[in-house]
Amino acid sequence: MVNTSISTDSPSPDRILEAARQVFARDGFLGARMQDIADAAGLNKALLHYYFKNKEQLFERVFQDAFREFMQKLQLIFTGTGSVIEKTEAYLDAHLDLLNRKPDLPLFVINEVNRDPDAFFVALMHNVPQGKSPFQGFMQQIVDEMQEGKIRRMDPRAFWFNVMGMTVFPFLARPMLQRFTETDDGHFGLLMRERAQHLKEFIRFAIEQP
Amino acid sequence: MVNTSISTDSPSPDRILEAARQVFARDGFLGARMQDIADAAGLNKALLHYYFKNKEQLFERVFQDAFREFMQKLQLIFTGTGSVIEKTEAYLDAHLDLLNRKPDLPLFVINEVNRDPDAFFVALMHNVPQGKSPFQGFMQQIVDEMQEGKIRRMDPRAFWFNVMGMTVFPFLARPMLQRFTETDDGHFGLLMRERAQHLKEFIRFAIEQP
DNA sequence: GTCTATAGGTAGATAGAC
DNA sequence: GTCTATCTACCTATAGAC
Repeated sequence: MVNTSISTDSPSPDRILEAARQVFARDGFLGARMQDIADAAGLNKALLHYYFKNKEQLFERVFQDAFREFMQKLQLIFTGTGSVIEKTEAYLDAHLDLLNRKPDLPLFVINEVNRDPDAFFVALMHNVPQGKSPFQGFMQQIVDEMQEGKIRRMDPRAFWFNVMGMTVFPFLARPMLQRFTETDDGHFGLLMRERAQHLKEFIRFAIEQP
Repeated sequence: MVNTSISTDSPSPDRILEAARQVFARDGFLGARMQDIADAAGLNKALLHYYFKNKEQLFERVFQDAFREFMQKLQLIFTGTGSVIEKTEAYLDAHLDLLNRKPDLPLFVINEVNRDPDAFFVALMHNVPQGKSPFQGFMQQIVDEMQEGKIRRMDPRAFWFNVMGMTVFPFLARPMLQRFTETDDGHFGLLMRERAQHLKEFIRFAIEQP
């Protein structure tokens, strides 16, 4: 019989981080209680504070761990070779795969970034130590390809807002969108798994120079 | 000399609602303190509880008031006449105008909907008493125009997720997007004011049958 | 390292005078 | 209607035994 809950034989710090990830993602920073995290990790509050000085520090650690996977993928895609459309499609595959595996991550990240933008900035720099953000190169590449006539002219930032918005928003607004469109959980999940393919076509038509 | 803060001669319930709107939008439901709302409204906690039984009830009232303007506009646009592209463009103008006037509303709404989806559903029904959601008709119209060959074939829900995501997401992820693209407040505001025009073109290319 | 017990502080809600 | 003072509950964090 495999234990499907948080493994009881893993070291305490790991058990705590996994439990904290779940509770913070579900309840947010303010809504999460150290007691709940302790219960989920199978230990008590005092031991939580033994491993992590306070709630804030535990949260920052959980947030950075959660954000790292995303940033590393972005780094890899945007610093690689390929056209704007190829990189955009690689981003769609990578991010939507991550989102479908961890659908509660976006709300978690958005709230933390708005709660403490400076702490987010530190996390960002921590995960992308190189001086220049990988986005800057990508933005320049978009401008270049527009001048070459490969894609339609538009503000590169507006284009990126579009791509990221279409990718992430359904995971943020899921309950509202399901009510609006009368879509049950099963169909919504299907739509999200088909979403990378749909967005590739949608974006290609929107930006490709005929 | 005009008093630019919350008018001190307006009735107390109105002063409270306006103060609560600001504090809830800034701090969220859990982060907001009744003391802060009382201070902002220029009265004390006891009087808050005199007018509104508890924090939850005050919040629900504020949320419904905030959501009503949005739903009424949607109702008007989607039940009117016009093609899918015309209705989409009317939506972009209306929603982006609202978002630019109240940029902190989306995070507020998204969090409330995720915090208590059922309460949101009640608010939705309260603001759109008619049995059928205005979206249902619009979704059907999209399918019809696709069959007529006026616009490209795609899942109508996916299309709507795209439109709404591109519209709302920048206001949810503003601090993150500004860091990513190294855009200061002034330029970001400009991008948002130009956004309706940009999205009209982007979406037209994405869906219009050549 | 792990626990029980508790200190300390905060915030929602109420009692009761005016 | 409006206020001051207070109750009550909860939650983070720590003290201290084992």
